Amino acid sequence: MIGPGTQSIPEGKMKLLQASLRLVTSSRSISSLGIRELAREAGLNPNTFYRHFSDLDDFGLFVLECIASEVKRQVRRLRTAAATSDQAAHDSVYFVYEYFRVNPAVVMVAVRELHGPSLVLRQALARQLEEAASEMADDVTERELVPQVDRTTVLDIARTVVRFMLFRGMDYIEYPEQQKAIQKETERFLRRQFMGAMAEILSPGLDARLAGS
Amino acid sequence: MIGPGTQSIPEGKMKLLQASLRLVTSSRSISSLGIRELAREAGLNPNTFYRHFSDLDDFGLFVLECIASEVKRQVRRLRTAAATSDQAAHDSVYFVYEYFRVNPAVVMVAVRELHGPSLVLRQALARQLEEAASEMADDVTERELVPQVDRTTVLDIARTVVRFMLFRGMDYIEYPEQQKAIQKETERFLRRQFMGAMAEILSPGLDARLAGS
DNA sequence: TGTACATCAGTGAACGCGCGTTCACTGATGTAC
DNA sequence: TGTACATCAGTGAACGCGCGTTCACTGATGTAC
Repeated sequence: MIGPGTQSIPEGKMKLLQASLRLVTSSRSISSLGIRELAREAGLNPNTFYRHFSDLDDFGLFVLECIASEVKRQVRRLRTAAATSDQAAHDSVYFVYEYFRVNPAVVMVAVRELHGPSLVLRQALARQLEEAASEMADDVTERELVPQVDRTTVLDIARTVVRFMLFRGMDYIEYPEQQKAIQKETERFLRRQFMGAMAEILSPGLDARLAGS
Repeated sequence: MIGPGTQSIPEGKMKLLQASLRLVTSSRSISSLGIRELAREAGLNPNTFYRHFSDLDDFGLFVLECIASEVKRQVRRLRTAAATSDQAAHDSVYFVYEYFRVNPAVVMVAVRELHGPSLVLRQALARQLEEAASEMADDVTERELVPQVDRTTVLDIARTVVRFMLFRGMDYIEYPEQQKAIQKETERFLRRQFMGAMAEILSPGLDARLAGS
């Protein structure tokens, strides 16, 4: 269940959070929700909203924070004991997408808000994605999955991968019949990025061939 | 100027189209515009909207169509005479991003609507992106820029590249100081995808090294 | 332990406003005879 | 060439409704003395 960490929060605040996740799942962005709509979905008086938040941006930041802490908690559980980087890629991709499938609201909120109308929320989300990419890069570096590639390049690739999976995650949720295909595509994508980066280092000769000479 | 092709269209309809592009540029999605808001921006009576469109989805489809035809017209002009695929990548990336910079509304509409609340518009946009990817794949194949890689893989990569550039296009517009960096990043991304694909074919040995053995 | 008071999370009624949509109308342009 | 009529693209006024927000109130919980 998504929600803030340790401190106990009022019932109404919790209800508003959950109501927003339900509404966002059925195709809306947080910034486009109405306060009355939200309260209605939560079964509360519209006024209760103002007991906890000053406006929708304020509320949106709260939702993002809750989601981010949830995702981090889950990712800490990932740490697969993969023998090869191919295996690690396969496992991680599967894990993340399955998490998305079970918690569709997470993906929806992120995708919708990342380029949504609210500047504040866009920036908050950009920060969280950067953090996610950084953690992925740490993981790859620490486990020496692609030892030849330097940290900067790994981070560069991680950023791209995070975005890639976020957007493909939408399709993963929306078109269940494509799930296997999206997993495979993502693995290929990952492999190509890292192999491409290695190729840059190891075999400059490929360059000439790529140039079509 | 963006607008439909040959047939002449009523003044009011044109004004509504242009008004929507202005509004979308300042951070809204078409689906979230109001009919009165649109008419106001266009300097028209709210009622005029109904003379041309039945509802916002209808209007959105019109806007998408206009934009798509505009983009196609521009892309036909691209056809660079590049000596190498590296050069072709560099030129194309530059051309597309510069086009985005001059016509920010194109990117805004696409990015916002691709995961927006309207199913109809999402599907229309998905179709247009698929078409763009297909044309890019044709271009790469015909000019034999990466002759070793088969058509399916090229299309696979093209799809990813189209999306990548679309989203980075937003940042390209929003953060002018990052333009050079985004161009370079995109070129690296492109190269890595194609080099990765070639590496899969040419040097299966890389695989073992990637596995970290 | 009791009492007085403050704070907190909730309700319900009311406000003014902007929205989508409809109706009746206007003037310009195209067209049949 | 005129004339009658239809269509088209626009206007303006009016409707009812849901919205965000505010005010005054309530009951439960925490806290100082």
